[in-house]
Amino acid sequence: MAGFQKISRQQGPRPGRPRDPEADRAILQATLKLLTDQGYAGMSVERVASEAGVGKTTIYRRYASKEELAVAAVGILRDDFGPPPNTGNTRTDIIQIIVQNQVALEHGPGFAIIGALLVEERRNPALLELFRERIIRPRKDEAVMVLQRGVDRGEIRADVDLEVAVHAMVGAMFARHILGDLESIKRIEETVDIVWTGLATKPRLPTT
Amino acid sequence: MAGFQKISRQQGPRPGRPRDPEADRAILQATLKLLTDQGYAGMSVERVASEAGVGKTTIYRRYASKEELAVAAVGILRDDFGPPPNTGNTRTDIIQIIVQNQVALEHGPGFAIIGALLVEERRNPALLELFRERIIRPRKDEAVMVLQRGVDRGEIRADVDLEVAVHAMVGAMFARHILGDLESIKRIEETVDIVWTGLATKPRLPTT
Amino acid sequence: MAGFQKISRQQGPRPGRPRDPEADRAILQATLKLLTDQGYAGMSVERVASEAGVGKTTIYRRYASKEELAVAAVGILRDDFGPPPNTGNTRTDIIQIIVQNQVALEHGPGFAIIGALLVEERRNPALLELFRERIIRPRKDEAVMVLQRGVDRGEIRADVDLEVAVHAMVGAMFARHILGDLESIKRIEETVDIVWTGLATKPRLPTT
Amino acid sequence: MAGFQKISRQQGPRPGRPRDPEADRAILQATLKLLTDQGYAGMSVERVASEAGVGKTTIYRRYASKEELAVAAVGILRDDFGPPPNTGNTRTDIIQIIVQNQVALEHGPGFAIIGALLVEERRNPALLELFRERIIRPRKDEAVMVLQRGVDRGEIRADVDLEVAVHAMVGAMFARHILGDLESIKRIEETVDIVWTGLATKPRLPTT
DNA sequence: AACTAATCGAGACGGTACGTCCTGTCTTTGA
DNA sequence: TCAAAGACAGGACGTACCGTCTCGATTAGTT
Repeated sequence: MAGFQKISRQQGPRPGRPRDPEADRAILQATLKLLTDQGYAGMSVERVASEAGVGKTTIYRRYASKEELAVAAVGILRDDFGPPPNTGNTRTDIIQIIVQNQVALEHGPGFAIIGALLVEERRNPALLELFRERIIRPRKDEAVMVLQRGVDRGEIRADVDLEVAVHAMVGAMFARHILGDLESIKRIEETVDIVWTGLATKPRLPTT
Repeated sequence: MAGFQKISRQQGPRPGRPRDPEADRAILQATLKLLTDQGYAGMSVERVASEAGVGKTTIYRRYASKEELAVAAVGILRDDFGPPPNTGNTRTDIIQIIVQNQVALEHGPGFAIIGALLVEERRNPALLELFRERIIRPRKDEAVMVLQRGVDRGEIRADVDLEVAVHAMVGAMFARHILGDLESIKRIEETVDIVWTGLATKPRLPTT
Repeated sequence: MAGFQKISRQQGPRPGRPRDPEADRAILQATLKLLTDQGYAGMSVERVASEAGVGKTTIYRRYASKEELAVAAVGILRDDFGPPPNTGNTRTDIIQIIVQNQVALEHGPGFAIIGALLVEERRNPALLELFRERIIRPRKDEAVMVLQRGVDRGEIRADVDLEVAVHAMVGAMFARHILGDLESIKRIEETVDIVWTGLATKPRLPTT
Repeated sequence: MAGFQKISRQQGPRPGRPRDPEADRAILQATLKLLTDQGYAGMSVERVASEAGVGKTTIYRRYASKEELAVAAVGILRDDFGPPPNTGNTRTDIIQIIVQNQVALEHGPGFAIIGALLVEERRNPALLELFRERIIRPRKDEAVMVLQRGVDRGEIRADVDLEVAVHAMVGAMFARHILGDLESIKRIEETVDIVWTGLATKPRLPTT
């Protein structure tokens, strides 16, 4: 999985002509464009090559398959995100994170990529795993961390599984997409509020 | 969308040779088998035809595309479900529904199909819509109905959006699959309990 | 080697759509054109397909490889030849045959094809053998037959190996091509005359 | 055509690192091996490089193309030949030459190379010409020279074109290879005898 | 000893073609 | 009219070479 070697620490320059970083960039860019415009099924390695002004070899030298290429392309989206929000208000923070992710997913090839990975899951589970590691899990960790701050501040009970809470809040967004139900900031807030009640140390007031 | 005409309403026997119902069966069966064994990407209409001992034409006369075929195949799974549970205990009922769906999804081609539909979403949104209508929405409606019974019994507040509650509970399951996080009955119960607190008319007792 | 099935004797019409004879024709024609214009190395199956207005599959359904396609294409040249000459004069007949072959080889892809087959000989000897059977051997047999008539007429000795005589006469033509030596009718006649002396029943007069 | 500069006439040692003669050797050796084992089509510059433990650059610095490399590799075979035979008997000498060539061609990549050059003839005629100059023509000249000695001795008529005679004798060998007809010393002798009759000053005795 | 220049192995590059596979359509014969 | 068989156009896949290029490291002669 050459495309993903992270920090090749302390490994003197390998022999041979180094890879062209410009090609790296052009490939991922073209992939992302096609992915966004045409969806995963409509994107082809051949088109990516031609659009990026690059030989097919140059792509396959970096990524072993179309799937892997797509994953890598989505991977670069991550960097657009700033640091996790920290307004001092846990509820505000968690809403902001979810909205952020929702926006990224909805505008962009996010769902299409996830779809492709689910399709390939049986044949090539490593790809989905890779995507999790690189893209999804870091986000989840952010969300959990924000909730953890809530625990530290005494806003959130210490005896609940924060992961499960994140599953519910983030999953609601997935569910709405798959169900075709309307998504909106309001609904995200409603979702958070419902879950929040289950997390909060102070019971909400009984309905009058 | 030939595969889905359920009730050919009152249309005297059409001329010509009638369709072979055995073929219908064999096609869906073979599709389901390949879908389950190889995943969506590994299933091909050609293989289905040969496995079912049927001409490709016979498939395409019934389903307009590979996607539609897959959707129809998944559709037959639905019938395995009995009527929605009604134990008198809303919490028990909703847990049972979610577990039921979780099991069906995890041991079948469910996620692979959903993936394929997400992949195709941009080019062919009708398919995802079809799947929603036929498979997903009925289940959601069941869940909402169960919660509505809770409202009627006074267990659940009347001012919350029950759909949002369902999103959170069902979505958590999706989220765990996509995140690769462990799924279990225990976690499903935890999820329901957290959400339940947000729905219940009686506040939970403050932590001692 | 589907392209070469000869007489499928008495085999009731096979099921399924029959092969398009127009495609057969267009493929071989396009192949021959590219072969002649660009040589064997410059011809590509992809170009043949596009030039013939045909899918690549349609070609590969008939011929297992580029080589086989080329052989088949050259095969259709054979039909341009009329019956072997029979002027009553054996020497005239044999000259005519050789000239005929020389012309066909020199203005067509003949040498390029033979070259390709020699190149492939070690990996795929069947192809060269196929070419021999279909194209070369029939011609040799014609030449031998003409000489045999000479034997019958008493012009040619009965104790010489006529095949060897044909090798020498035809081979001289090959040799000149490979050596890059000038070829001409005059040289063909000289070749035949030299060999002829070795074949003739009547010794040539000693040089004065 | 760097590979063939024989005499770098009087050009004081060029600056820079001199070429490694060991590389020269290893390249041609590996080429010859692959050529013999796999045929021309099965040989690739990449494999030669790796087999010779040499960079591709090092090959392309010496030879401009795969074809040229192959030609050069075959060229080194030539040196295995001793001086042309001179037994005093012209017929014996010429047979020996032809047998020698036949053996060299049949065991070795000779025909495959000739094939490759015929394939490339239209696009790159210079290569075939190079091969003629370097490999084929010298041999033909040897054969003609041997026959010329026969003329000088009065064994062979002075009014025949000796080249044509060589074409016939050598060509018969080519013809047998291409036709797939059995080759043997006996047949070579028969060939020479037939041609010899056409060349000889003394007519052969009429058949009894 | 520093400089210049060509060589070396390694391997990336754009490009082209290969042969395979699949999709969705079309065209046969037979029921 | 439907069925089974299978041919059809089209297009993408991933592989293999070709001939070129760019690296850092040698290895000479020249200053």
